Amino acid sequence: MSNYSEIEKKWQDYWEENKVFKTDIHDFSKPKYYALDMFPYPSGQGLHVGHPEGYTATDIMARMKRMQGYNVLHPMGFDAFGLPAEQYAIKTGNHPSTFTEKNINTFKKQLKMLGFSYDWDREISTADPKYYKWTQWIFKQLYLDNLVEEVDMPVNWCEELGTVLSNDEVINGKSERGGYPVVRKNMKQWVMKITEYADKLIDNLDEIDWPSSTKELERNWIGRSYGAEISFKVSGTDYSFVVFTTRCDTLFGATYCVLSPEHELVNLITTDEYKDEVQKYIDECSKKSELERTSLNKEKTGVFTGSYAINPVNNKKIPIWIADYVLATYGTGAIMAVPAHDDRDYDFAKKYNLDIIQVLEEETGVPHENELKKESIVAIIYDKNKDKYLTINWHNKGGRLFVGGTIKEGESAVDCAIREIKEETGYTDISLIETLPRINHHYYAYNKDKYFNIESTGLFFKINSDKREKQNLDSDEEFDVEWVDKDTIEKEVKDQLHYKTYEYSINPGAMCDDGIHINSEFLDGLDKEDAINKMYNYLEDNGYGKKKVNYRLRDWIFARQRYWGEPVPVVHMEDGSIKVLDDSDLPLILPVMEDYKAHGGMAPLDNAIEWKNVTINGMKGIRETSTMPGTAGSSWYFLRYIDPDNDKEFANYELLKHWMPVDLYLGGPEHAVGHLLYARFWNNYLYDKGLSPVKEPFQKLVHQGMILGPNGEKMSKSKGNVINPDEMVKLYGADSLRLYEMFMGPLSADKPWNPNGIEGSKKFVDKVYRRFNELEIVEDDTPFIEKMYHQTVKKVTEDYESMSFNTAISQMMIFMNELNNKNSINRNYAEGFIKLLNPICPHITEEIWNTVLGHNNTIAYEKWPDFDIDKTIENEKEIAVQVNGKVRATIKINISDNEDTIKEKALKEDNVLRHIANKEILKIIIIKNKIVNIVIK
RNA sequence: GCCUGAGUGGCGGAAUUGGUAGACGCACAGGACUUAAAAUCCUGCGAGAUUCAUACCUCGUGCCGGUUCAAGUCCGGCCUUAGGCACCA
Repeated sequence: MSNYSEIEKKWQDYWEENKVFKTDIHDFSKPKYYALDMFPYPSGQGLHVGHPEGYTATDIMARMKRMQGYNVLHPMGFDAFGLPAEQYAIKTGNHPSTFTEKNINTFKKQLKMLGFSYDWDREISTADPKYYKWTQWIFKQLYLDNLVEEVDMPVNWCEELGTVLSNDEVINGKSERGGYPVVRKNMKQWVMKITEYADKLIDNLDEIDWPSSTKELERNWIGRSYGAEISFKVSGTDYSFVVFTTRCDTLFGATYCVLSPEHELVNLITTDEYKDEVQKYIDECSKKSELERTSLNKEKTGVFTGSYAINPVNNKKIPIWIADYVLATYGTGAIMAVPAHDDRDYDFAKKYNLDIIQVLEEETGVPHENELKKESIVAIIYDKNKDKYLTINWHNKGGRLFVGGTIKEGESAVDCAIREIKEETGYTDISLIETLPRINHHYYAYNKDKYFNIESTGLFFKINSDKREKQNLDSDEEFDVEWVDKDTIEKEVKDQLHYKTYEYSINPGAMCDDGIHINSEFLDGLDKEDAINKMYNYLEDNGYGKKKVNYRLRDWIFARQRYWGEPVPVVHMEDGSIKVLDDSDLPLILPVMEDYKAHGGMAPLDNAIEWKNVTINGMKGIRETSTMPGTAGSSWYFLRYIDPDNDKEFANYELLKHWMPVDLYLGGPEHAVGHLLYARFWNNYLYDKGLSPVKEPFQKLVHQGMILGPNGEKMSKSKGNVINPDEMVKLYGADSLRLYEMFMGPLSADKPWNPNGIEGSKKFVDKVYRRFNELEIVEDDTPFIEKMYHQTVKKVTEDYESMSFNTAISQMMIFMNELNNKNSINRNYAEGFIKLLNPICPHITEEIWNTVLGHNNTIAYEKWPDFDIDKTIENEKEIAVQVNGKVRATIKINISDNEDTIKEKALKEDNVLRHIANKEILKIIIIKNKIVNIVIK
């Protein structure tokens, strides 16, 4: 069989002419199954080889469910608005719809060529006025419910594309499409308040069957964080500002505040002395693009305003700075800085020499009753030239430590350290690099038989010269002073306190871990969680602040300065009011134009003079000329498939109630924070309005992986590793392509294309077709492959159900291998097998069903084969016999064998006997039907 | 830096949830059929040692350690890689 083009054409025509896959949407008598693919953007390139992967997977599920007696909804459509069609229009002067229609036709032809069982009567195009009428209608509802607003705001403006982009369309400060630079710019924009649904969008994730990685991605993207808003008064003024923090427990450690450069208070509180410097800084920041502010701006910058804030818990005056590491768009645009416990604040404080106050310390060792308290130091002394550290080796009397000691009364930590270093090691020419975070340490001193709890301050010194004085040691101090390298320290310093101090010294920075509060009055002694809760209450009781939840998610900018999108159905009236179109005026149709190009930062529709100028009730007005973003139409299309021709409402509620949610939604993982989030938002909104019957539209979501080129790299024209599906179908047939793409590996993994692999898949298809034509179909029950058949039905059914198509195919190959050298098969098994294969290879199975098995109807609705679990069980089994966990023999057992029989069989094996000879048998472990393990000594 | 995955023969990948690692396929090698080729069928195929050849033995699922009679699978610590986020307070 060289190819299957005739057979495939024959059945594709049959399905189409007989409308085999048309769904009777009103038939509620059977259970429903809604299998949905993410609809494609009909690009000029046509289908690529990645499309059929996901589409085949859903098609398999749809076909199996039909045979299992479900009423299946399996539609397809096109996400037809988009940039390439617009660029085509600009270039040729033709309406983008001609280009789009042409592409849609190509896609449809290709999809039909692959044999997908779509109900084409439900086809949708988002660019069809019959469809976008309802996109506009939903927009209108959102507008009326105040979830869409026109606001003046900083947006991502892309000069090259001449339009505003949403956050998910900007990647590293460049446009997703084309990679052009994106800058911040203030513009009047339509904004959809997705943030109002942030909680629902996070919380509902618990209820749906999605990949955990995708859920996590959405959670992170929404970025909910719990914290507090705290109000700070500006010293000597009536002004105050509010900061957001997730760590209100560290308020006693706040040593300065930072306002974002755009903060409204900046101009009001900056003192005359600092005006020039502040203004200069603000100007610099505003000139920076998003790109410069993020990726190029690792080094923190900022300026002092000259003003001070009052810390509400202790009335301390702390300086107010402005810095662009504080974002205007998150929280309140102002922070309290706690450099001891926040990395960013730490960097900034170090750079500008601001105070650092530790309010949390780590606890090491195990607490004990009746501990004696004392204050002490651990000194790390570093020799830069030799890259070595000064240690004291107590050998078996305490191991390797750094210099340590107890602080005497009236002595500072640094003085103590200098004294101890001199006494214990004799070195005197040292200088302090850094004071390290304090540690709370519990230990037991053997020589004194006492438990201690010490407050230890770490001090990091460098040595300047070898100048050394005589050590001053007590009689019991017997140790060696040794310079050692990092490796030795990591291996030999076991004491937790000393090792932790060392870690602080090599890795200076903020202490962000949990610990015990210090220097924090009423929080002292509490851990992080308790301290946060206590502080919440304190703030609220005293009116200093309140609990607050913040989100990283930004509102959805819902306008593009483009032509080829849904017109926004509003008119800006002469008197400044905004008028939404009446339902009877929908759809608002895109006008045909002579010039599709945008001019001077305006939207293309600004050129449609006649279209945009309107008079409503005697008042003049101008239509909104920006259009909706590409993700608008795809945010509700799954609802429209259920009732695609309804011109009274977007979809009938009773139908939605029966058919929603989507039982299986399949598409690429790249849509996690774009399409999927927007679609969930709209559907949740429609649910709240009582217009959609379910909160979450997609009950189960599965991502297909990417198909890579034969070289393991992403397919691209420039790399010349693109595989064309048309060519594959021409060479091997649609069934072989479908089979191969499912056999390549797990559906959601990225997999390289192997040209030999599809040949192998075709060989299997050939084999099935050839063998079924050769084999005699026996009408009576000849059970010679009974076990294999039932095992195959079980495995394939279960693997399809879990979408493990590669292993299902493997089992069908095993079944076919079993038929090698056989010349007959009984009818039940033959028909059962063909049904199992049908979802993957629908064409040749229809053909075999018809010509070999002699049926006149389609196989598509035949009953899915059953298996008998008793007939899948092997009576005889080969199991391994291990001696001390190593396989030494295999024995044949009968599943009815009892343990004694199995033991007896195992101990008869020569090789087993050889390994246990002259050894004592400790025990024999027998796991029924699995393994025997003989443990010897 | 943070959050997810992933790491198994020459290659794509299996492994019933702790129980014979490498199913199935590809590639490769040998054989049968054929005048020959293709197609098909049969056999072998992780590495190493040993042997005329078997049998048998050792090692082996990214690395190091642990738990267990038994670890690809569980625990701790790393490394590499893909994707996402990235001053989010």
